[in-house]
Formats: sequence, structure tokens, C-alpha cells
Amino acid sequence: MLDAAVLVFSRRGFHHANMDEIAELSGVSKPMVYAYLGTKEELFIACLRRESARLVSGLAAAADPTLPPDQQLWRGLKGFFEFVGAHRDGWSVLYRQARTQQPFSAEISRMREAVVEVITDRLDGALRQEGRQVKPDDLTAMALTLVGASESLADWLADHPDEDPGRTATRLMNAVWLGADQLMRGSTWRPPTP
Amino acid sequence: MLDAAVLVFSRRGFHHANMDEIAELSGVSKPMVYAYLGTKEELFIACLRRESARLVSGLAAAADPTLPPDQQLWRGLKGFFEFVGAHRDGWSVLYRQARTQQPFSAEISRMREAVVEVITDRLDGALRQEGRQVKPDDLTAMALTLVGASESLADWLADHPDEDPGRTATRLMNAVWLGADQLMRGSTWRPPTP
DNA sequence: CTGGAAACTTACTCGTGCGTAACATTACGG
DNA sequence: CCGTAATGTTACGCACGAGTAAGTTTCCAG
Repeated sequence: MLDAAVLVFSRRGFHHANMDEIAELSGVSKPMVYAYLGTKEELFIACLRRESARLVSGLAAAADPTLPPDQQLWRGLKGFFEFVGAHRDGWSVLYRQARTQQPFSAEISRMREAVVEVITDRLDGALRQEGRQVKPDDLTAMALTLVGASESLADWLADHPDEDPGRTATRLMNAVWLGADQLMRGSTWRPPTP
Repeated sequence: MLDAAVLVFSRRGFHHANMDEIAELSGVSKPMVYAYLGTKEELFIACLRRESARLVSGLAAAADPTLPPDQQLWRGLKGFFEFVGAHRDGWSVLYRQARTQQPFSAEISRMREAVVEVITDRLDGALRQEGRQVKPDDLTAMALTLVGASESLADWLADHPDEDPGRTATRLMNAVWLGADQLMRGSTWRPPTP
């Protein structure tokens, strides 16, 4: 039933989705949807929570803070893109819809900020270990760069069923780890062969 | 009048914006808005076109293809963030709203794709000059990384009035040009002193 | 069988807001 | 002055879709 909702929301968007369609696709009638999941907003929030829980748990499992920085980054990216690849509809609902729509932006912002904060912390830790210290805003900007780039490639991945999530992760890893300068000189980052 | 529309759309979002409010803010009555700009959708498209024209012209002026790659990138980013800083409302309308909403996503996608294509071409050119050739998908991924990161930082910039656009551009330049590896080792990219 | 509770559906109400028809006001040429 | 055209405004029609009241079927206890 939530699956039906996610599907419809991702296809139509929150506003253009109507409850009748969700009900029909779930194979029940509208008042049942209201009985079980409540109003349209509550239903959407329910979808949101489920998808974001899936994503966050996937990420948490992937990036072990005891690993070296590049490994953390690699695993985090891989976990993320694998999630998106496996839940394309969920990704759509989570981001494309929710980030803009007024009643939910707060919810989604919180989640995004949590991710940014985790990345910021890891960056900070890695840099301290190198004996360096960076201003908070610089750290935030780096984390936002990473998150934004990931979202952008995630959208692309969601629209290209043939693209392999691991490959997408490698592409991004190349870009953010090595940087354009290194890339132009022919350097390449390769995933570890496990 | 378009200004009023952009303001309302950016504040409320397309769906929550109602024509009465736009009319009131423009200082005319609703039928006048219809007479001059047509339906709500047409009005939104009009806003979209104007904002995107501003942005694209700003970008085109900034990144001269005869410059060396890092200079192109630097100027492009600087131009972009200066645009966002100067037209926060416009940025909101252009991206936060339009990218998701069904009837406009096509329009905005086209524009975004145009930007991605320009970047792809420049990258390709720069790489060829180094005697290297890269698969189209890799080029696209690099361009998408850059665009996604820019959008992410643009959102941040739009929400932080104190942040200087040039500074934001420098932050991103550091991240994408040098890469995390170099950054962790203490390298820094600095803007040219004109 | 039958009473009635649980599970579900049909068919409605009602608010909202886009778009417009009908009415008012100003400008101006004769 | 007065007709009439340009430029507005007020007040409404109407569709759409969220949420619900009233009716219907299913299921089981006695």
C-alpha cells in the first residue's frame, strides 16, 4: 500500500497525485487508505520516513569511520548509489518532490542536514589526523559539494537504467577525490579489488 | 509585474501561489494579469524564461573558451554564483520549484542540459588539447558533478545573505579543481588577483 | 439461522482557486 | 456635452479532489 503511494507520488508528484489513484492501485477503496494511513500529507510523510530510513541505514552500514578517508568516501558513495539504483521511485519521492514542497521541506532539510553533518564530521576528523584544521564554513562547503554532486548523479542514474551504481560511484569518486586538475593530467582513481 | 510573480512563486511555490496574491502585489486586478500574461502556467513559464535567459547570458559572458581551463571554470563559477547572489528569488523559481513540477520539468531540463552540454564540450576540448580522449559518459558525469555541486552550494548561498558569491565560487573551485586528496594534503587553489 | 460487529464501498459534501462574464471608469474625438 | 473605445474591476461559474456519511457485504458467535 505504501509501495503504491510511493509509485504514484513519484510518477505524478505530490499535488498531481490523487488519492483515488493510490487507492485503486493498492486494490482498496479510498476510505481504507484514509483509515490506515490518514490524510494525504500524513501518507506522504509516511512514504518519506520509510524511504529516508532505508537510505540512512544503507549509508550508515557502508561508511565505517575507522577506515581511511578514501575508503570511507568510496563505500559511502557506493552505498548511496546502490540505494538509488534499487529504489528509483523512492529517490524520486524523497528528493525531487519533497525538497521543494512547503509542508515537507523542513522534514527533508533535517535529513539532508544530518547527512551533511556526518560528512562534515568525517572530513574534520580526517583533516585533524593530518594535523590540519579548517574553518567550519569550508568544511560545510565541501560536504555540500559532495552531496550536491551525488544528488545530481543520482538523478542521472535514476533516469539511466543501464548504468551500474558502482560505476556511477567510481565516476564521482574520481571527480571529487582527484579533482579536475589531476584528471586532466591523466590520473585515475580505481576502486579497490575486494 | 513579472517581478511580483517571481516573488510570490519563490515564496509560496507554484501550487500554493494564487493568482489573486500576484495580482494584488502587482497592484492590479486579476483579469489584468490574465490579459497581459495569460494563464498561471504561461505566467510561470514567462518567469522561467526570463530568469534562465539572465542566467545563461551571465554564464556565456563569463567563460571565454579561449582561456585556459582553470580560468574558464573559475570565471564560469564566479558568474554563476554572482547571478544567484543577485537574484535569489529567481534562483528559487528556476530550480527549487520548476525542476520537479511536471509541466515545467521539460523546460528546465532542456536548459540544464544545455549548460551540461556546454561544460562537456569545454572539458572535451581541454582534454583533447592534452592529447587525451575520454568516453562521452565520463564527460557527462564530470559535468553533472560540477553542476550538481554548484546547485547545492547555490542553495546554500541563497540562504546565507552574508556569504560572498566570489567566496562560494572559490570554495567550489578548490573542491573540484584540486580534489579531496590534494585538499587533505594542504594544497589550496587561489583566485587570480586581477 | 440470526444478530451484530468488522471490513469495506459507493456516493456524496464542501472548500479552494482558476479563469471569465458582466459591469464600472476613465480618456478622448466629434 | 456625448458616444464609444480603452482600460480597468467586481462577482461569479465551474471543475477538481480531499475527506466523510451512509449504506453494503463478509464473517463469526450463539
